[in-house]
Parts: sequence; structure tokens; C-alpha cells
Amino acid sequence: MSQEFQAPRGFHDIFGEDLKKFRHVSDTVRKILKSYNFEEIILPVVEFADLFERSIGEATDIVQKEMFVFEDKKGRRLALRPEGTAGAVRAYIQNRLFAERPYHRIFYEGPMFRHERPQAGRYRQFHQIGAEIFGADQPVADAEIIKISDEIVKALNVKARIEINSLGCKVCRPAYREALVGFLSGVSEKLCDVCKDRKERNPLRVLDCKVETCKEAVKEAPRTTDYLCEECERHYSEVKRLLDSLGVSYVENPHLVRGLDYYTRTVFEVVSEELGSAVIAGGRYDHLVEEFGGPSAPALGFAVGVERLALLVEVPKEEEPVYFLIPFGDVIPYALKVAEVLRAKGKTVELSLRKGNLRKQLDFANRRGFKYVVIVGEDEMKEGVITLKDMETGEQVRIRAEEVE
RNA sequence: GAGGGUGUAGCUCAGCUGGUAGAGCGGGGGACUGUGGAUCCCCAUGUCGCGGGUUCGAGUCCCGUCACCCUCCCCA
Repeated sequence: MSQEFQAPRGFHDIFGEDLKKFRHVSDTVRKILKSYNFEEIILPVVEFADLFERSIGEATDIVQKEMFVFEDKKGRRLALRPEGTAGAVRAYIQNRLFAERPYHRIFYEGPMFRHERPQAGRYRQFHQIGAEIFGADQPVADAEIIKISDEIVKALNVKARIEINSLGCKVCRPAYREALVGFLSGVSEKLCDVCKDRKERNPLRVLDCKVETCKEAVKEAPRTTDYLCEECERHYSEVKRLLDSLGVSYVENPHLVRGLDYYTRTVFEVVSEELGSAVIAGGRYDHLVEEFGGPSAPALGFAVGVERLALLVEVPKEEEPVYFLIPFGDVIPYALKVAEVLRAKGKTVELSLRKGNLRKQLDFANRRGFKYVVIVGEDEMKEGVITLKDMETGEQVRIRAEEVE
């Protein structure tokens, strides 16, 4: 067999066991979100490129080198979405959801695209489930979002720790940034080459660097939390107090900054030690809706990395039994009738297309792991019955299809 | 985008310093046309990722390319 085509780098077919894990993650997350009454919205995969450029930030890596950008026939710059929040904000404004009621909880699920080098748990097309709350400035909303993340990893039985931080707001962030830049120029020689560059472009990210010398250099750096204005401080304390009362365990990471420009105040990540990366992450973005021409609507949200979680989960085995129907001899029309009767009773029935004698058929059924086999031969047809065999016990009975329980 | 590794049958992998393809598992057929998990026999596993070069001769050496894995950058 010579093969002409393969999927492009970073694009994957998801099937078999992987798909079972994928669905398990997705179903679990959706169930939890629905229990909080989040409403689903299906968002387009393509948006105008500048939607992402202006929300995520021109200087970020996602925008600078990871976006799939292309032109339509009229020369407009479109992009495959690299994340979901920007599109959700656009939809919130465009559909005037803010006019319906003071706040909104929505969620969406689907593929995201980033043009980067694939690695374990990282693909060019990957899937996220994102949830957003629009029109809420209360700390309880932050606590709720983080609590949901905690519920998700617990429900999936995944080991992960929650890290939180506060980045401050329009009022306190500039002062902090200035202090940080000042500090960084002082330790400039100790920083790695990447960080020397980052210091100018995106100074907050230096705090996040994994190079040992940088970690060391940055130990005494000013912390975002030391520069919070009174309101941000109060907000952050309240979020923590609520998390404590909910029994959600977390660690404060003053160096957690996140890579997207739109974040304000609370940011958080749910980090898997095993993967060494975040499986859920999010935060507050209080000005984005307004910046995009909507009303003043403080908002927050998070995104769940479905593939990353799928790498970490075990799928519970509780599949419904499948009836494997073996027609034997010249009985196809009768066999089809039998299948119809069983399906009408809610059973899952697979008609065997395997050729060969009964022994082969049973051998095949055994290897496929079917719980039940239904044998329909000429004898059965004559009497209007079926032979139902339990493959685990080996017991079998001759009954009418209508009598199957 | 940078660095390293890998690519041989459906899967897991052998194949020594160049001499024209192997094993196990899996698959198909049979022993055995109405009763599975066992055993035995037989069969096919294939453009050795793809393209070029060196050579009398390339799975093996060289170059390019594509994909995957790992590290970095960054992120879910």
C-alpha cells in the first residue's frame, strides 16, 4: 500500500481509545458547567484577525507567530481562532446579550488553532471547552470559576494544583510595571537572552521564565500583589476567603502572569505535575468588552484543554452490552427482523458481516468482547425464535426475540 | 522559530563495518458447513517515510524533504 496523503503536522485524527478519553473529558466538563447553568454557544472557528490581535495583544507570541492567518477573496485578513475568549466577547457584543439581563454565563466547545511545534499534549489543532461570565465584578464569580475548575479535575480524578495570582487593574498595574522594569534593568546581566528581549516587550513574562539563573535573579523582584490598589487588594482577599470557605485548595504564585494581554485582577492555572503544564487556565478581563465597543461589562472565564486532560484520565468501563447477531444459513430477512425487534427494545445490535462457520463467528465475537451473541439459523427461523448466548457464562437460551430483557 | 532523536509488515521491533527482507503479536484460510476463549498447519504481510546523490550494488553511507517524539520559546 503506498500512501499519498498524511495529515499536516500537528493535526490529528482522534478515534478509538483516545476518543473515549476525549469524550469522557468533554462530557464531564459539560455536565459540570450545565450544573451551574452555563448556556452553550457555538462560535465560528474563523474571525477577523485583528479581533485576536487587539484582544490577546500584538506583542504576544500567540499573535506574532502562532496564528493561522489568511485572506479571503476580498483581501480581508481572517484567522483560525487561537483561543475562544475573543470570539465569545465579540458574540456577546454583536448579539446584544448584555441588553437581555445584567449578567450572562456561557460556554463553548471546539477546536482552536496555533501554529507551533507539536509536543506531548500540544497540537496545532487542539480542543478547548471555555466558559465565560459577562457582567459580573463580584469576587464570588472568580471563586465560582476556580471552584468549577477544581470540580473538573476532581471529577476526572486528575492530579493537579491550582495556582492563583492577581495582576491588578488599570489603576495599579502601570505602577507595578514601572517598578518591575526598574528592577529588571538592575539585574539585566543575569537574565537569559530571551528574557533580555522579553524585558522590553513583555516584562511580566520574565517572572515566568524557567531558566534557573532567571528564577534566581527574579526572586527579589517586586510582586504584583504588593502593588495592588485598595480595591484590587480587597477583591483578591475576598476571592481567597471564598475559596477557603469552599474548601478549594490553591497556592498563591506571585509570578503567575499568563501570556495574554487582556487579563486583569485574578488569574489562575490548574497545573498538572505529570504533564508539567496547565490543563485549565483563565482569569478576569474587566475591560475587554468595553474596549471592543460594548458596555462596561467586567468579565472572566477559563479554558479547559481537552487533549491535555485526556492524556491523564482513565475511562470508567460501564459500556452498555452489545448484542452481536450472527445469521447462519439463508436467513438474512429473518435476522434483520430480529435486529429490528431488539433495537426497538433499546438494545444495541451489530449484525455480523464476518464470513465463515459458526466457530469462526463465535471466535470473532469473543475477540471483539461482545457480552451477548444472538444466533439466528434456519432452525431458529423455522420456530420463530433466536438463540441468545451469554459469552461470559456460556449459557444460552432459545426464546422469541420479543422476550429478550 | 532553535536544538536533539526517530522513521523497516496493521502493531512492537530485529537487520553487525553496504551484497537486493525477518521475528513476535495481530490479520486471513484450513484441520472443524450449528457453538467461542486452546492447539496445530498454511498464507499474505512491505515502493525499508518520500526524493535525490555516492556505488557494480543502498534498509544500511551522504544531502534534501515530510511526519512523529523530546527539550526550548510559548501555551490549553
